Amino acid sequence: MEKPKFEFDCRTCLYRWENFKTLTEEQLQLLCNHRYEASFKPGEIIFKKGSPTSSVIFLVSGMAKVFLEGLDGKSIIISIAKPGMMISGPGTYGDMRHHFTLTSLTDVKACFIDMTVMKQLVHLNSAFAEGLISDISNKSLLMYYKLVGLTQKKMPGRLADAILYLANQIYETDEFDLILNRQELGDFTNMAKESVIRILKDFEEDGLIESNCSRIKILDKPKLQMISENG
Amino acid sequence: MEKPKFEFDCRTCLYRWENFKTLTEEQLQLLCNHRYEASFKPGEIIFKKGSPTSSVIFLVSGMAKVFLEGLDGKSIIISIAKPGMMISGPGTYGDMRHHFTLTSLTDVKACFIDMTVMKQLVHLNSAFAEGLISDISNKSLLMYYKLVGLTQKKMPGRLADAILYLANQIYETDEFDLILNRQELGDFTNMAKESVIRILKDFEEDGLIESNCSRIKILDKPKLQMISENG
DNA sequence: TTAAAATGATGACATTTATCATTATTTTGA
DNA sequence: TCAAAATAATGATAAATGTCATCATTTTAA
Repeated sequence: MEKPKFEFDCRTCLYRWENFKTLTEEQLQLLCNHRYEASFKPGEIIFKKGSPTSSVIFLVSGMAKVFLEGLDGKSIIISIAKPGMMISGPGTYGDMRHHFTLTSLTDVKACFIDMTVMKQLVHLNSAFAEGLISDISNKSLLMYYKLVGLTQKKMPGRLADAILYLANQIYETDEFDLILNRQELGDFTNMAKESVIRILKDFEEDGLIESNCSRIKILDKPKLQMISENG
Repeated sequence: MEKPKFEFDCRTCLYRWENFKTLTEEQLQLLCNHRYEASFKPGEIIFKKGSPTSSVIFLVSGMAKVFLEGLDGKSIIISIAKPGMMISGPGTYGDMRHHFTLTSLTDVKACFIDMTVMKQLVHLNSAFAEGLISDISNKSLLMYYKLVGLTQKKMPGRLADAILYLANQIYETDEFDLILNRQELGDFTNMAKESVIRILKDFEEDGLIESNCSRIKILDKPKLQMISENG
């Protein structure tokens, strides 16, 4: 009986990131020899803005929030991380410092891959390098659209965006138990928690959603999309 | 007498981007064989959001504004481009479309380098690839800080940021003839042009700057920095 | 199970900032 | 050089949104 080259977790975890498929068996082995796992309880800091980065991170299971720590203790949630995404800040190829904080929202199992290995793979495999550039570019692109949304849309448009993002990108269903509280929803949409509550109520009264506390159900997606587009 | 390998413009223009210094003579030659130049008058579109990207751009001379076209015809100026910076959107390694527009602010001479050559260089030279990743990462980092500034600072803080950016990064002097008009200053700071005018006047009354029309002179930089930091 | 803590909800009010109308100034081009 | 166009300046007003105080509900942990 042949011994499997990699343990179960490694394969499933890593292979969810498309770009690892460009690697040869040997290169994948190199990667697996330099990976570490850690577990986190909800609300724990996985890495903190300002701390040194020496690895990129993949979630094996669970969800986390990626957020900028802004002025006066206010936060801006950039995105919700779930398994299969590479989480690496712009500091990874710059000043080697984290520029945002990653905090678990649920129980999280995370896989850390040493940056020196990532850089080695960039040298060894140009398809991998190109995939990495592509990944970073796409994240940058999302930031552009986030910037437009947060600065130019009014509150209902921003909140509609958030709900659609959660339904389409994160939960992949139109009814879900929200892991973000109202404050965090505010951090994601750049509004006060009170405003989140008020507009969520408006949406409910207009028959766009059904919401009681953490449960949200989208009732009229086309209308929600219209609000998102018209700001 | 030996014939120089590259014409004057190529060397000076390209070498201003640090990352081209990683190339061998042969690789630089390859690059120079696939570059094109074009001239633009003030206000002309160099490339437009939505159009296909097949090259990255370097300004040989002049300045241009990089801006997102947002909702209702409103713009967000991301940065001012000047010689030595690579201008390539996140679409270059993604959907091959531009996601922002580049417009000349002065007479501009621009140098276009074919993307296929850039990708070839990524394959041939891993130091170049790493430099490219680093460049893209740094731009992404600027976007993070732009997002925090535009969403969390109040108008005086945002305008102070803009003036300091222009003085430190663009003009590299504390007295300069602004090439942006009030509307564009508003597009850069996410405020209405009337608000720009009012706060600029406040700054002048408080002795922070001297400003008549396009000329701006910073009188009290530390105070301006304080306003920038405190939002 | 129950008290404490956290989160959610609501209304009154204040602040920030945009919009609109109008006038002044500067720039541009015949 | 001068009229037209573009840009800048100003004031009044309105809209969007945050803040604060308070109370209700839900969750947590002893």
